Amino acid sequence: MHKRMAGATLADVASRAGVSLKTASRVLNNVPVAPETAKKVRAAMARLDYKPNELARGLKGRRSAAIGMVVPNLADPFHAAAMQAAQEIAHKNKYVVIITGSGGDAEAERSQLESLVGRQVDGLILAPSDNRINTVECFLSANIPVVVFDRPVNGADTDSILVRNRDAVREATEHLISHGYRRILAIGSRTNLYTGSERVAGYATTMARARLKEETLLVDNETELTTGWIEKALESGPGKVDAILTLNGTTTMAVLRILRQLGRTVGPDIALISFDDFELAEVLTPRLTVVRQPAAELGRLAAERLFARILGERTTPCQHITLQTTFLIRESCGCKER
Amino acid sequence: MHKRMAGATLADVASRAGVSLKTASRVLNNVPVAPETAKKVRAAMARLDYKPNELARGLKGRRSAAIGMVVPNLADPFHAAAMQAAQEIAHKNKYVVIITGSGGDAEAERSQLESLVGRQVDGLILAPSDNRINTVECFLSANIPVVVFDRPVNGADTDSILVRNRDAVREATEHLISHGYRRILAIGSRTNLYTGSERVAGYATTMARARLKEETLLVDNETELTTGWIEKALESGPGKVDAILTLNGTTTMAVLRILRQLGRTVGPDIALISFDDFELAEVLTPRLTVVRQPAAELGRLAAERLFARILGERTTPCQHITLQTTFLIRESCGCKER
DNA sequence: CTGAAAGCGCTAACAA
DNA sequence: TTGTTAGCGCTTTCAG
Repeated sequence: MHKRMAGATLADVASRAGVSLKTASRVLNNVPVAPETAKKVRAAMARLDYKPNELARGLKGRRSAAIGMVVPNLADPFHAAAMQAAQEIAHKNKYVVIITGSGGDAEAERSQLESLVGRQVDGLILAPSDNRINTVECFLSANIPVVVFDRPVNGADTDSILVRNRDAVREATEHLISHGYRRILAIGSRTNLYTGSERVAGYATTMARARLKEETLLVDNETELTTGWIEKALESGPGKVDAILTLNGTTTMAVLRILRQLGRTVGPDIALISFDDFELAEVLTPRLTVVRQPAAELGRLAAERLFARILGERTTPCQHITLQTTFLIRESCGCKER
Repeated sequence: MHKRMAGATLADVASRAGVSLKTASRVLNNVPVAPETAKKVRAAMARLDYKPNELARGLKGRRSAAIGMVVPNLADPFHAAAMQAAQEIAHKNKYVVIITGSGGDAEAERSQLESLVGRQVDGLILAPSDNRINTVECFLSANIPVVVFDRPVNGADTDSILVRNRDAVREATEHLISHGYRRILAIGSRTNLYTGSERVAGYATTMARARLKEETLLVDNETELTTGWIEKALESGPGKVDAILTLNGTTTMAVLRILRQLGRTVGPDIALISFDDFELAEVLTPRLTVVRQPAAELGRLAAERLFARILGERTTPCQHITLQTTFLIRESCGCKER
């Protein structure tokens, strides 16, 4: 492999400034030093275009000034927003973020986490694909702080930042019921272990309390949401389905597309509420009523919590923060245009 | 700061296996070794739950098995898709990716790039916020491979993966003209230096060739796209504006929202073509005609190019790949529903 | 307040 | 094939 150009080292700086290595190191780390000396050292650094080698620093100091962030899919707007927010906090703390997308695969996730431990990351923000503890075990046993968001990890005592999935869906379901809809179909994916089951639970209990029959269409993978399936679900049983509650953004997309293919019109024809908001949601006709998750807020809080731990607070009991969602009533639920 | 649990080192493994450090190192690096010895070493590794310290490896080998990726905004769907794709390639090569969002700020970008050099990244994928060469100088002078995508860096000889912005906009403009529209307003942001100017150029030359008056509304920042501005632009001059061409995704969002506020209906009232596609674009009424960029493909190719360089091919002349966009004719341009 | 020396965990010359 | 000996660039005892 090609040999990389050398780049000045701290030793170069020291000799250039006529001081010892240690003194140069002090200056680099803002440790008190005679002002005169400091100036000389800084001058030398500038002249040599010195850039500290973070790898070497980390090796000795057993810290890498990097955190890991693992999410199922970088391209998903929810995770992307969380990443952007977390990254900003990290940057403020002079940390970088190593990001990996697990693709929702528990095995991939595990191997990525191990690789991050090997890179000596100082902390981890994780949106778990797998809710079993053994995925984060390598972090816990290495005593590296972990904050999970979106979903918890069973039995792992880590900080967590979640949203009130169940309450949010309850509210949406009640809203639909209050409009007089009786056959309300919930569509989602069961692969999202925790979030999926919480949302389904919110729907189911609300329907039960209203003595309405619960009808759910849960798929393992969004690609299973085909026109045929949806059509069959809509046509089935006595009477017709009044309303649909989609349990996550991807499902909303799929349902919207399929409904259009089927020639059904959201609004007059069938009501719809989506878990997850989109930028275009209020440009659709009718404007989409949604449950909005505070994605950026989740990322921000997760990062803040993590840095609180990294920067000293190692032993405090774990915090479990649950954020409110926002129920944005627009039109697709049956409410009329303002 | 809390002292982290030790974690087995290669030396531990070696003594546990009764071999020398170097032999253990050989096994770790898959260098030929007596099968018998290898087995013992591997057993020791497993027993001690050994995880190589990548920092130490990198320090010696002047490679970090990490690449940097810098984009303006992680939350932007275009960049998010590129990241996801690039990350997959990196992962295949057993590399991790350190991601930073520059926020479109040239100064932030510069400091982030320097920090990446200090972390000894083995390569960089960059969607430049700043088209001046000095942003990537620190990489070039350190002889670290760089691939830019979406926008080039002036005067820097790096591999680049771009799209045919100009041709794409020309095609869209011609399409609008062929529908008989005469007053076609182009809206975009001038801050996206290269992409912005290419797209405007594609529009302008096409309009000129058709002997039509070019009208552009270019803002520095999307927040400037207020209802008032758009309204004024639409009302101005003799006759009315027939069609709008939005020059990037953010602008499309803003324009769509504003149009709705103004009570104007895309389609019958005014035609619209968007540069950049959205998932919901074909659920809108009318379905949005768009220029789609191959975002994931850009990320994938950028990463592949980068690894080609990292893994040996250091001196080949730079490649400049330009990808085609896809013109998706739906309805908002005036074409009628199938 | 400063300097010399000893590593961090690993790889890479060289020997053996 | 294997082991020995140096470092990579930095931080950090421990003296001066």
